[in-house]
Amino acid sequence: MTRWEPGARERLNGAALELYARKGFEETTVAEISQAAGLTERTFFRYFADKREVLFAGSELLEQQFVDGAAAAPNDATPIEVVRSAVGASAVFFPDERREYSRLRATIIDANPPLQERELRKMSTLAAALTTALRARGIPESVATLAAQSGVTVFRVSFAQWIAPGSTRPMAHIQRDVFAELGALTGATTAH
Amino acid sequence: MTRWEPGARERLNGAALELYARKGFEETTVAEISQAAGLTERTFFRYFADKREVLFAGSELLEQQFVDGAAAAPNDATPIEVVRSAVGASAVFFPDERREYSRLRATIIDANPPLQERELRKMSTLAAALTTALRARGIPESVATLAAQSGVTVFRVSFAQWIAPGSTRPMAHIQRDVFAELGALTGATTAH
DNA sequence: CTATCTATGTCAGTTACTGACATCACTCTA
DNA sequence: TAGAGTGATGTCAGTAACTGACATAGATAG
Repeated sequence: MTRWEPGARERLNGAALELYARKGFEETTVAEISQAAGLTERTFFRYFADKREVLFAGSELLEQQFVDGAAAAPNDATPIEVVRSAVGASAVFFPDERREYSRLRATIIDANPPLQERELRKMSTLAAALTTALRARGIPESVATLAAQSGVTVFRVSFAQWIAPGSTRPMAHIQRDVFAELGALTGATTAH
Repeated sequence: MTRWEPGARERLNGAALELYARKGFEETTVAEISQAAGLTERTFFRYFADKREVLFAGSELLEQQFVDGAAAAPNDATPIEVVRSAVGASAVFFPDERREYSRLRATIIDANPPLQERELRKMSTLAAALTTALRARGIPESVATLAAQSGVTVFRVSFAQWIAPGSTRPMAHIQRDVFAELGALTGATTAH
């Protein structure tokens, strides 16, 4: 009824998630999402750059958390230690309450290549931000890239385990184990 | 003139590359590409699933090379050794003659987020294939994923160095060095 | 020479996305 | 309290990516 009903963005977000889950991503039209939210197509595109972005809003916060976590590492930290600090900081975004929502979202994304592409891009952006943070500490380009990319990989593997069916362990614990596996991979001796 | 002129796919590929480079990806229309190749829009979409795919055809070959390389590793090879073998096998696809072409292609991709997304997806597919190959050797899921992902990262970092301005070193040499950096990252002691 | 097969063309339609402009509700100020 | 902003939304028209259905031209087989 009223124009001006607050929370337009949230309504669009909710309607999109519900429809993507129920009818599928491709089968859902932006017009449908907008209508379900009591808005027009044009308004949808004012809030979200495209049909995919509605599932990825808020990723800047995760990126900021990564960067802050990297900055929190001591000055004499090795590259991998900085990365560990960055990834570890992100764990606060994944409390147990969020697990179910994350599972639903992941189900939708896993079923749609276009959404996977967007997710990969977000991860790539994350890696780039972390690379920049590492470079600012004087770490050379290729090492910074490798370290940052490895960090994002640990993040992704950990996330996958966190939302795995039946999983109940907290994100921080999982991340610790995955970092250990990474170390073992190249035959590291530093147990930490 | 003649319908039936051979090499339709190649003409479309060439026309697309030329136009993307000259006018930009977004500014180029599929109709323009098709016309430049002496074909129709509909035919373009018969050869390529979408406007981006024209730049990524042939990536299955790279994937196959990775898988074959992994298979070529000795039975008692460690995960990282298998990965090294897989990545190393891909070097044959990047002889010096191909460097200029790769540079041009990379320039186009780097300037267009949609193309970056597609590239990331291809790399992701590559990683998945490598993960499967590792799992087939009895390597557990998370280790396989970490190793494969690390391998793809090494591949990407190496490729970036290979096409860097002024770079003339062969791909195989670069990959060797980048693998060494990866090892140093986590404080490995096994020098190769 | 006809039948068939395959690559291409034609056409109509859907939908994501954009720019330009109108309008509505709310706010501030004289 | 009327009237001038101001910001969020609506309306409308348009472009271009992509798809399905069907027509057609050229090659090939029998």
